[in-house]
Amino acid sequence: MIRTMIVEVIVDVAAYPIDRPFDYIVPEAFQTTIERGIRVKVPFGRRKVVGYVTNIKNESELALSKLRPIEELIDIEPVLSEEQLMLSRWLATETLAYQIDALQVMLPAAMRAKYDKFIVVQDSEKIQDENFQRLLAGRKRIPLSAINDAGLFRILKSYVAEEIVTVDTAVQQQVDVKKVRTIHIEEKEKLLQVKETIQQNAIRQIELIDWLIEHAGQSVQAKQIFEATGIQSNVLKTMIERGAAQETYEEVYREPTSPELQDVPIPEKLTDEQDQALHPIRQAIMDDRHETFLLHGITGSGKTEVYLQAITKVLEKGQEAIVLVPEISLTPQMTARFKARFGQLVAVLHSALSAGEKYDEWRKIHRGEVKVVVGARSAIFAPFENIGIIILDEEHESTYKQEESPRYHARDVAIKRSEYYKCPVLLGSATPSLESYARASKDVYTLLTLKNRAKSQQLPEVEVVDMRQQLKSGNRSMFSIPLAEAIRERLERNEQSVLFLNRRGFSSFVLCRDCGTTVECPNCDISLTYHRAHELLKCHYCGHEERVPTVCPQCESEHIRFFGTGTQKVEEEIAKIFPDARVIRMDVDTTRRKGAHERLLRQFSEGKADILLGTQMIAKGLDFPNITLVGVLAADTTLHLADFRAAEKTFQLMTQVSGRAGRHELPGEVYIQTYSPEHYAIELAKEQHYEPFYQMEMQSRRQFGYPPFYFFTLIQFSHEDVLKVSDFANRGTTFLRGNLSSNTVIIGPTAAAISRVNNRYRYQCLIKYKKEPKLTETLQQLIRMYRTDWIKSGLIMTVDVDPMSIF
DNA sequence: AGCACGCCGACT
DNA sequence: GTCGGCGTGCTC
Repeated sequence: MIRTMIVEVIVDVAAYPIDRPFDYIVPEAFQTTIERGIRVKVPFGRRKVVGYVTNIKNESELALSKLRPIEELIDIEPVLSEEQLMLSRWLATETLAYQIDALQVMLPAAMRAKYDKFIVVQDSEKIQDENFQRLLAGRKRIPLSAINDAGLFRILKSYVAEEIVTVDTAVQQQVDVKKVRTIHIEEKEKLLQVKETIQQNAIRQIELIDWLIEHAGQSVQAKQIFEATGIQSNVLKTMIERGAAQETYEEVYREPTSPELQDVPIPEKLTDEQDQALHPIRQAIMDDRHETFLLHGITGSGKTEVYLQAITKVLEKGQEAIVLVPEISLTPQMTARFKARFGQLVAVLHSALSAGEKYDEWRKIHRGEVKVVVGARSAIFAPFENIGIIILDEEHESTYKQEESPRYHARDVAIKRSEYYKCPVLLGSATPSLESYARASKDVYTLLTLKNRAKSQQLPEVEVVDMRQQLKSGNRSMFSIPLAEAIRERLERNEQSVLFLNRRGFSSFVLCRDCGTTVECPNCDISLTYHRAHELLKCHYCGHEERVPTVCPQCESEHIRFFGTGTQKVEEEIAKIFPDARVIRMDVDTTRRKGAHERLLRQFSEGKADILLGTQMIAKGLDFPNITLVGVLAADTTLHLADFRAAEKTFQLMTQVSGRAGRHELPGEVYIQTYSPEHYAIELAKEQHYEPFYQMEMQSRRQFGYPPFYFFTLIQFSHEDVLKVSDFANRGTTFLRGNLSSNTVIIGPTAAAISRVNNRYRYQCLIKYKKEPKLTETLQQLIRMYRTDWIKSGLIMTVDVDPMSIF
């Protein structure tokens, strides 16, 4: 029976009026194959685009004559499951993103379509222009870009007008399945027959047939034959033509080479505490019950082992597990441990993988060839269909929030997915985010606690050094006397030290000592950062670069010099004080290259350096037995940021960093240098006293009406024209004031902390609320005004629900 | 977002 | 008189 079959398709066009399903007719040929979650190629206006089938039905609100047919199925099987389709709808609503963005974020980047334009000659007899003819060289279809390059655009246009030539958009997959040429060798008998037909003087052919006879009946890669025999491809070709073998192209996975750090001994006996924490998690797994656990375990308390054993349980049940880590390349030791435990069942989604490699890992997951995924934020969308547990390690990390559309938090997605699969979520941290701990306190989450280090090592001895005292007693170096002394001791004892410099303090800027001018970015409202390696000043916001000035651009004084402390400068100072110390520096400059991170860490673990000097990136995951000293050079730099999470971040960082020392037999020592030693974030981090810190910080959050007492939504406006941006910010804020409930606090519009970036002026407006039922609806209206009207005048507006910072 | 249609200024 | 500027409107 023939029936009209209609599908709803979300097309790959991110624009406001397009952000809804479009109906298409399914040609009969596709009717048995088409499913929800399949990608299709459809005509859209005058072009062809990729779309996602989100629904199948047999009638449309539109007249049938208005519908156009689907042109092609891109997939045979759905690339998105029913659950993922639902998840994408939820994601789009929650984060106020386009549905297409919410769909695409679930797939590897390589699956995003690329569009190429071609010109197609309809009537080659009518092409009169010689240059055009020469370019075509008899072809009927060439890339449009070739026309542009040859400067024949005008002629093309006239041909298009006369319909001699048409323009065609082609949808392209960025990467294909990698295929390897495989040779299936015939049986010996057949090969001997073939050998008879070879002429005596065809030495190469005889050589090859003899090799093939030795490997009769096998299937080998062509590459292996070439390597083993040294013969050329054409000889093999002849042999195939003579019937000695058959060739096929077989699908293979690209083998990403993962860093092999030292193996971690397999099963570990749990401590009583770990066992107690594991118990309720296992119970939830066995009961098929959704429950969110917050595992609060001090550094070195063995959270990872709890994860591993929970996953073991999940695998026994025949289910799958997702493990999120903040930044995969920073935790090679952790991933190595998962690989050691679960071997081939683990897929690791590195940020360093190529697009093709990521695609291959995605396919392994999709096909069910692996059962455990370890990866950063986007791995939360891993295409499993029977999830048994989702784990977020270091759940407080801000990298779990995506800073572009869709602006989702992996924790929220984890909970949403686990509700669907009726499985537990495990949030682990030594320093939980206030939000999560508050939820645990209110029994929204189940709190599990590990108070002791797993190998019952002592927590490191932490000393807070008051740098004001150092300054008073005449020490103007960036190393306090106690820290310098401690480093000296380690060098003598052949133990290792880690020196940590907060990222924000990493910038060093240029200041004129006569007039006080700092050299600022011409496009942004921020000082330029000095980069020693290329003797350049760079802007970290827009990428502007310039030469270091020799005189002050304001007063032409020569007394212009660098201020602030960068890793490079620290490295130089170490070289001065400890000329024999071997230093490995890890920062954005030294780890830019692929694999550099792992290489530097390996060198350090092999004892090829005495001091590891680095930024933020060395704060987590480092676990080497010989580290007995950790130094924080300037703890204040994160503390005084104009951010409501500044204290929380500082506490977390200090605790994380301290946790790097003395994790094994040797006891550890930590020095925290600061100008504000009395600050509770620093005082309490010293003893890893999370609970008192939580209480103090909650008090201050309540007082100022910050999260978790209030929810935030941040609206940012930017425009080249300072007057226009303030005007739109005003209009937007007024609209919100008029439409949100009276209990909701709306702050702004105010100029952003960095009031200009890339020559665009920035304003913002902050919405604070406890309960705001009209929020989504009101924001949608605001976005509609922006996208249908304001956007035309060059305004950029972004809406961030639950922002990580309110800069 | 693209892409085409359509209505007014500076050039062959 | 035409080329081309970008305002407006639509895409199943």
